[in-house]
Amino acid sequence: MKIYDELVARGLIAQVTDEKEIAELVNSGKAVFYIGFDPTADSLHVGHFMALSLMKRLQEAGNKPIVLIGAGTAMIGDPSGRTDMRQMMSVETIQHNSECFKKQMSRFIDFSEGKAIMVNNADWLMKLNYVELLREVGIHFTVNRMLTAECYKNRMERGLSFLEFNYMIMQSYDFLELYRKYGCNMQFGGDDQWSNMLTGTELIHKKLGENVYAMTITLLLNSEGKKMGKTQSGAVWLDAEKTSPFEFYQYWRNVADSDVLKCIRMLTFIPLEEVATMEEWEGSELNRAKEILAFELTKLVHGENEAQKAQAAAKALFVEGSGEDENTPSTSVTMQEFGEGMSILDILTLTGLAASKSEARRLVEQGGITVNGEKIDSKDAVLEKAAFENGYALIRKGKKVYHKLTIG
RNA sequence: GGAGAGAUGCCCGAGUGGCUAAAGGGAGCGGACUGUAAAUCCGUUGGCUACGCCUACGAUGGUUCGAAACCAUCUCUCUCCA
Repeated sequence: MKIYDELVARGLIAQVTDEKEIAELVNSGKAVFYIGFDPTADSLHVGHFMALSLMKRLQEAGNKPIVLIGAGTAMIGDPSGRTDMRQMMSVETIQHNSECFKKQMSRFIDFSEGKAIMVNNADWLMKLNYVELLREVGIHFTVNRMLTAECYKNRMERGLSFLEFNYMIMQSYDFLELYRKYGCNMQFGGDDQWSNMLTGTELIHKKLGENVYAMTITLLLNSEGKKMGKTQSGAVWLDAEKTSPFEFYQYWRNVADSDVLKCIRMLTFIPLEEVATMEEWEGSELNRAKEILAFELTKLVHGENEAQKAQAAAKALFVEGSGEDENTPSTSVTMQEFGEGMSILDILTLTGLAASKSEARRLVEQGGITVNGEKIDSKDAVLEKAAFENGYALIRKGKKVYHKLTIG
């Protein structure tokens, strides 16, 4: 199967400017394409991962990727798909985030011997002269057309600052710049980037009379239509410090039945023939697919070793029910602190399992706390030294959260 | 610059003098069911040295026995006009 067909089969392609041309360029390994990443946080997330995977797939097919770090565009802030304005970021933050991005990216993309290049649009955007830019680029944009762009639609009601309005122009300029410098003939990005990418191709066409192309990646939505890769507490990060490999694994292990196969197709590199056999699975059989998804992704992001550990930890918790594992979070108290015994409420707040004593009390009252497999049924319960026979006491909150307490 | 509207708990949103730690919904948390899923059902959701106390309805000050609510000033947001 040719690479382009594979991308289609995996459901990765959302919109293209010229399918025939793009398919041909990509299949023959002649594409020089870029994807921009604005350093808006100190770690990449799942959305970035999809873009990087796409890069990897195309790179393996012989195409040349350009990673664009958007330190310059981050100074402005992309209004696409947002209902409110982004908070302005300081130059220092952007700098720091850019470094974090760079570090994480080398894990996915091979930058050796000209196989891929990384550039930073701050290098040219920051030097721009306002009047010159207006005359060179601004002349090719009509405000009427810009205002009809999809990405501004939901901002027309709440207000769109002039600062953000210019984001599109900056991104288009990037494309032009990369075309001139590196012969970049294609831009890929998230589907919310479509308008910004289109205007880039138009700018190049108007300015230089050359045809370049744009293609967007399908947004990963779950069956309820919500963006995946988000939890209540925020994004699922690729940085192990921000989202531990275990949490990362668990996130994918717990996707809804209706989303597993889609995720496998879109996010992993498992051959489509193999995926086809999984499509037969139904009901609880899908748990196997979820395990595969979780394992594969954790492996891609954190490495095989971490993936093994995460899987082992999950099995220990849910299959064997022991809950004990070397990766279980733990807290240690000193002999003095512990004294003759410690109340369960103090332990819960100390370990962070409960944010306050009131919450701890509630948890106990509702039967959500277990110590060493025994349910705590009184909020006055006190843990004594006998509970530490194995060297630690294993506290469980709810069904899935475990914590070890040691004295020492 | 002119006219008007608004700011309530994690979010949305009711409340216009005491019955309000503040309706309802969403989200979260715990429980039941289960497949570490979804759906559903039940409970719960400011804190504490806890039948009481403290802190809270943008900020500050005031009126009152008593304020989220009334008044004044301030800050911010939005809408319309220029």
